[in-house]
Amino acid sequence: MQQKLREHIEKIVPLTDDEFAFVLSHFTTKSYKKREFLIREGNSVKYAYFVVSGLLMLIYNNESGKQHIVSFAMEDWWESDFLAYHTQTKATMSLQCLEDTDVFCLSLEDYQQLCAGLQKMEHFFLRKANAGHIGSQQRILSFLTSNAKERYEQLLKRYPSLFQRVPKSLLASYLGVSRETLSRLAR
Amino acid sequence: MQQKLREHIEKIVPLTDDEFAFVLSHFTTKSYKKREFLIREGNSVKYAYFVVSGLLMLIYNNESGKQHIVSFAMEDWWESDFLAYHTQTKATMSLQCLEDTDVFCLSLEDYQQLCAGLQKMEHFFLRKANAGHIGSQQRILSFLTSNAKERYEQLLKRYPSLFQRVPKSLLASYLGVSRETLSRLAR
DNA sequence: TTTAAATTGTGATGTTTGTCACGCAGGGGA
DNA sequence: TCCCCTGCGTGACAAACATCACAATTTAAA
Repeated sequence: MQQKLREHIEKIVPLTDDEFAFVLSHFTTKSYKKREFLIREGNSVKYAYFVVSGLLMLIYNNESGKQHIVSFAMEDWWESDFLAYHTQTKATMSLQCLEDTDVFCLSLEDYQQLCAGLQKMEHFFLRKANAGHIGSQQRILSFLTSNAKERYEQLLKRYPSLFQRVPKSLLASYLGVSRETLSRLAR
Repeated sequence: MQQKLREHIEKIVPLTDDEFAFVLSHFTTKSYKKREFLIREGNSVKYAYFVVSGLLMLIYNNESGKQHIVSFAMEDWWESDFLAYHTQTKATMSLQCLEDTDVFCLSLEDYQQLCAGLQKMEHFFLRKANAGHIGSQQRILSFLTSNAKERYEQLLKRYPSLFQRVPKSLLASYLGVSRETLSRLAR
């Protein structure tokens, strides 16, 4: 499990054993069962999570109780309600397991100490944040340029494993269409 | 003009005069006229831009030549085709002036030297990148949860000045609806 | 000033997508 | 074993939105 985290970080910044020990001392680990919540809307957001194994979904519920999937988080992904995390406000989204999931947990305080204590890690998080920004912008682009069918095909192409692991109704929610429409598209 | 950049950075990290001189030495400045391009699709992306005054739009043109506005960049915003910038690949988007615009230009090399040479600046960019990621995610949420009229009203509320500065047809493109639909919504 | 181009509004019509309703199949718990 | 819940497909209809066409107005250029 530690090895997974180390390899993930070392894709961007190489670490000595001592440095990795320092990094590791800022994390805790936790296991969750399918359907458990890591973050609940309205609660405070203590951690950002690194997914070692399993699958999470980040959910936004609007006033009328309709559920929208903001993102899925698979192995090697970082996830949280980052707005609430960084600003220390109440969560507006929920983070829930779609499968049994193992994560590393990083509190905001530990995140800040890690960045301050080891510039390599600040650099690592900068690279991750840039990648996250670019990825979100690509998703915005797909909403601007593509209809439901095209978005569906792009998702299928990019993350084929999701179609084995996630109910179609949730994929529909991620794509921003009704489950009925998705069902008709997939022909 | 320098003062604008300094104040912008110091909202996040305070700088000594020497530090700011170091920062400044990595930037160049440039002025563009309305309708000029800072980045053209297909060309290399030399710089990320900090907008001192004026207004830019980031545009994606799909295969059939239809123009989609990915974002507007006003005073105090950073903008570029960040994917092409960070990966040193050809631009897939264009960056064009909607008004006469003054910018600071930062090459990738200078960006990296700045981050390596002054941890405060790496921290500054990390904060900016996180904010950018969160902002994009909010925009994704608006596509998932809101119809055209609601997105229009959210934009009006958040950036009222845009409605004086930008043709409605471009706002429509940013919102992902046709200009005719936007025209009918605005009643 | 005159002329051309860009911007905006609006009607008519077609397409896409959402909503409601129903049926069917499969799997896990009592 | 039985049953209920979840997931999935599909028909009928309504709502949202795109597209095409045209006119009026404003802006910018010659």
